[in-house]
Amino acid sequence: MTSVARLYYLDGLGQQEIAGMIGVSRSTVSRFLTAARERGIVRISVDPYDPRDAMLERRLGDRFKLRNAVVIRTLGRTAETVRRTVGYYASIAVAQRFQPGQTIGLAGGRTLYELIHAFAACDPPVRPRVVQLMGNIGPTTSAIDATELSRILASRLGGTFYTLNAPAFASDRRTRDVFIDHEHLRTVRKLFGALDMALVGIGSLDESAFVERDALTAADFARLRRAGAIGEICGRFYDRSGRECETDYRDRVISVELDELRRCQEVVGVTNGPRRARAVFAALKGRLVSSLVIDQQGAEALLAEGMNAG
Amino acid sequence: MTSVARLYYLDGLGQQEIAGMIGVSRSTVSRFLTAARERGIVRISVDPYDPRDAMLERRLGDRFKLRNAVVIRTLGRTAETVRRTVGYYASIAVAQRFQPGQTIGLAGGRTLYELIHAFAACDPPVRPRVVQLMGNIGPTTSAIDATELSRILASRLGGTFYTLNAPAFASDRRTRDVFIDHEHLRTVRKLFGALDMALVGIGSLDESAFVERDALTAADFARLRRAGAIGEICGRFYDRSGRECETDYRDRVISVELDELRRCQEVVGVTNGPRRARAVFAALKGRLVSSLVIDQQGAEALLAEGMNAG
DNA sequence: GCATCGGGTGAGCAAATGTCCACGCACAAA
DNA sequence: TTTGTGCGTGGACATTTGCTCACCCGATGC
Repeated sequence: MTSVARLYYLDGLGQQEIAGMIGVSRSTVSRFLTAARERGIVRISVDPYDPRDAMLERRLGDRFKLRNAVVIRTLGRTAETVRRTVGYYASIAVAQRFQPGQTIGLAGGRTLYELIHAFAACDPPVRPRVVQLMGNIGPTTSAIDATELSRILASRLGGTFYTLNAPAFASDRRTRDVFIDHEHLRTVRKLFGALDMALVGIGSLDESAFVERDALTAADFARLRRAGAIGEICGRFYDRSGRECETDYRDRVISVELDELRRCQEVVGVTNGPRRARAVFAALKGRLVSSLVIDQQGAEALLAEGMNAG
Repeated sequence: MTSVARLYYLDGLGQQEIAGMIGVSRSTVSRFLTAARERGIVRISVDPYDPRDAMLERRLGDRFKLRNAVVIRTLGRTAETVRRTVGYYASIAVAQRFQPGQTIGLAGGRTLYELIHAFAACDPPVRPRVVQLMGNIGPTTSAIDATELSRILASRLGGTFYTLNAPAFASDRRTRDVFIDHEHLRTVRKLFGALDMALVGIGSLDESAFVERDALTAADFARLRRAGAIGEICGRFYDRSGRECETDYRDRVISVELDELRRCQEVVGVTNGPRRARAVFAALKGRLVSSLVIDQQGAEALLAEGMNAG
């Protein structure tokens, strides 16, 4: 077996050639190689690479009094590739903070999608209660909706999934109340007050999944802007101080309340990209999130924002 | 680049996934990985494995007063796989003994075929004179004929190829003489006396490439057997003491003479398999070869033969 | 003696991989 | 500005590789 491994990895022969040399099928050679790697006969080492920028993490943590800051170095240039990289590496950092039996709230969003999908099945499983923090944005469930993400997270970690059987917005306040009074939702909303940790995305008004999916009417949008909205968490819009904007829209949302998040001991804001710096800054100012997962460029932009805004 | 290498080798991601994470094509990722291996960012180590059996080499060397003994451990069970393995590993040992500008004689045979084909192009090239030691067995040149092997060896080592433009046997002595008197052959035959090294196969009467390719008539075969032939080198048959068998056949062969081999300072016999033990033993006894390349089982059988024959 | 079970093996397939080629871009020279 | 040169990149192809399935062989139990 050692011989096979050397022929393959050091001499650069193909599996076919090796199979011919020792008189077995190529399949068997492939199996030998797998076994050799598992048994440590073959050792592959790569120069160390730290995907996290410790210095930026310290600066962010100090500047914004964060419980925990995770800054991921990114190689990609497009938003898509940055999200992937952040999700991949951040999942490791986030997974480390999970404790067995915790109640974890989870929102939706593209970056969270990447993060959740990068989770490997834990061993031993953490078995958390995973609570969906906001309703579905559209009638067609998308892979980045809180429902899907919560379901997957619970499944990966061997936990229980508490779904919020409702749309993210109702047409008016009355309808909203009917929804949230339903027994199912009451049960789940009770958990909103008992979260050990929450993972939420941070959206800006400019590039929001809500806008992209036509969840907001033009009128809603204009009103929110007039009310000073610059950021969004769990479908709730807030202004530059992190205060929720007072429009009628506020009473139609079905999701965790921002005050509930404020009371949660660890709310992890997951975001990326320099263009969301103002939204993130406001969320931090309003103590909406207590920890941050962000990409390098986003972190730099956020610190710059902090300089400008004092 | 380090990041890419870690994702691939340690995290086990596919090249496609990595490409998606950093926003380049899969081709580029493949190139990164190649570069990372070349630059030593990725290091692959495998437990040491010595394909040569040093103990058997020492025993063979002592018992038969060999200049050099190479015993290759083999995993395969069939003759074919044993030849491949012996050829592959022995090529390294043989290559180490080449000196620049040497004159090297080369016979044909299946094991030599594997050995020659395992040679990598040397750097710097040894540039030897490669002399074909025997004519072609059949009218159709086979890949294992001395012609082909010599041509390839010369090409790999950047040397000159001296071909023996003749069949391995003539129909009678007169014809043979006509052949070997040709100017081409005289030139090459002169080199037979000036060999620095010769690589020859050792065949047995039972399993000889000559018999398999119908080069010998049944009558020839019977006469040789009566004359005590048990082994063959370069188309010349010898008895249990390593003396060339005296049949008319002897005068029809076109190849290096056994006495010419005896005068060469290093004749490497390349063989494999336990069934040729008697032939090899006789060759050693008659000092036809001074070094040996053999597989482990063959070596053990040879030592056992030595016990029996004293 | 015969049937059944488990470990190991090879054929075949789908996916992953390496490599060639052509294109585009940047930089230098005319 | 245009032309030429060279590097880096992505697309496409052929090959290589991992994996599933069915099979065979030996061992065990009835």
